[in-house]
Amino acid sequence: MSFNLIIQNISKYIKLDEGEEQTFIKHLSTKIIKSKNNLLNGGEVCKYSTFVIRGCLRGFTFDKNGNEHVQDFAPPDWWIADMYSLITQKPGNINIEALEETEVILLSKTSQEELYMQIPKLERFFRILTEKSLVANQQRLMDNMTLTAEERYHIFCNRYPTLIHTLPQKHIASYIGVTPEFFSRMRTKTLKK
Amino acid sequence: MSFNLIIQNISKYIKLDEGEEQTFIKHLSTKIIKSKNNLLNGGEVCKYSTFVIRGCLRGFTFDKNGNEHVQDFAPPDWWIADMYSLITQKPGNINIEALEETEVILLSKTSQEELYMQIPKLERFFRILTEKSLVANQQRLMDNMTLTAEERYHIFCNRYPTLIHTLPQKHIASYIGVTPEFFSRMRTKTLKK
DNA sequence: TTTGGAAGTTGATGTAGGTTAAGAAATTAG
DNA sequence: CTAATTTCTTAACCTACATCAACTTCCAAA
Repeated sequence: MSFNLIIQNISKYIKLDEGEEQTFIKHLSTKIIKSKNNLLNGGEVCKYSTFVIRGCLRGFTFDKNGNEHVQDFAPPDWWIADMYSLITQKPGNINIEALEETEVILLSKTSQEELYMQIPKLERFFRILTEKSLVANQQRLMDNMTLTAEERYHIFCNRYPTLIHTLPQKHIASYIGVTPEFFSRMRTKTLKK
Repeated sequence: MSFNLIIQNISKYIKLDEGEEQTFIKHLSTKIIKSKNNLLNGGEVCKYSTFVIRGCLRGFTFDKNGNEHVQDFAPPDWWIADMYSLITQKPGNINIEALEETEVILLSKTSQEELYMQIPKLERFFRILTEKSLVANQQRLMDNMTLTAEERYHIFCNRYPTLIHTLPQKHIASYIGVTPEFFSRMRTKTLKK
């Protein structure tokens, strides 16, 4: 059944009994996004927490010069959303795009809040998920302020070993915060070692 | 009573009844940190969520050259912790220092987890707090990647109008991610306008 | 199978911000 | 009140990375 992965994901932090699993699953829907299509566009209100079961998504913004900046990647078993927009229900500026054909599970904000009432353990789950996200983000921010692009690339390679080979270089460059040109030069230099 | 501020802070997102308030308060303790003393040192395990009621704290790390980098400021009515260390209960690398004599309320990790069981609403409170923190951090990361130091300073001034005048410049410089020297130059330039 | 557009490479040149150093101003300690 | 220390300023020089441009490689659509 296609909800196996999400149940497994949740069971990392909380245990749902059979009935709770069923209640939870009733709130889910699935969707397939074709390669290069967007699940969310900047300017829209983000209505779903999204969980990837196949493929890969990319969350990014445009700066005032029209350049893209990758906020996060979501391979299978990852959650993604425009958190600002999801929380405030105001228009956000994150675009979420499929890097290949991608299958996701959608949990609407209203469902999520109903579930917090029906199954308080789920509120615990999302609290923990958000805490982990925050820690990772704080670390990334500090890395950006203290490390060189090369060191950041090294960390990226260790953290996402599978993604390195499937992602276009320009997206990795954007994630670590450099231009594709500089990233290319950097790589040829490190490869020589 | 000295717990007024924290009760008020919590009531922004959840409502505690009289009994719950009492239960909550039983888990709290207060502490005064003298100016320039540390509430937490890098290398230690962070055991408390800290809430500031008077004074101001600063969370920062050292990079490999021994330079400090400010992660956050905590004026009155703010929460602060080394989230990585608090969650994992492993040694962290955040230092938390008092910028002036500062009075705080401490909520130990074990108390916090007990309270999640006794008063589930508190788990909601901290979920929401963490979500807000995450959104602010994501925004700051994007700002660092897309804006100039001058633009980031401008944002800082709008977001923390009170802090600008009380904080030493070098700490603001560090927060927005530049050296004190560059920050000084930047300011004299913008003042001329 | 061809072809047109996207992705990656490479080189020349530009710039935001870093580094070092030395003096001036402001705090703090005694 | 003074000395000592920290913070801030200013200036000369330096570097990591950006920008622009031309070229090559790759791949997806017709």
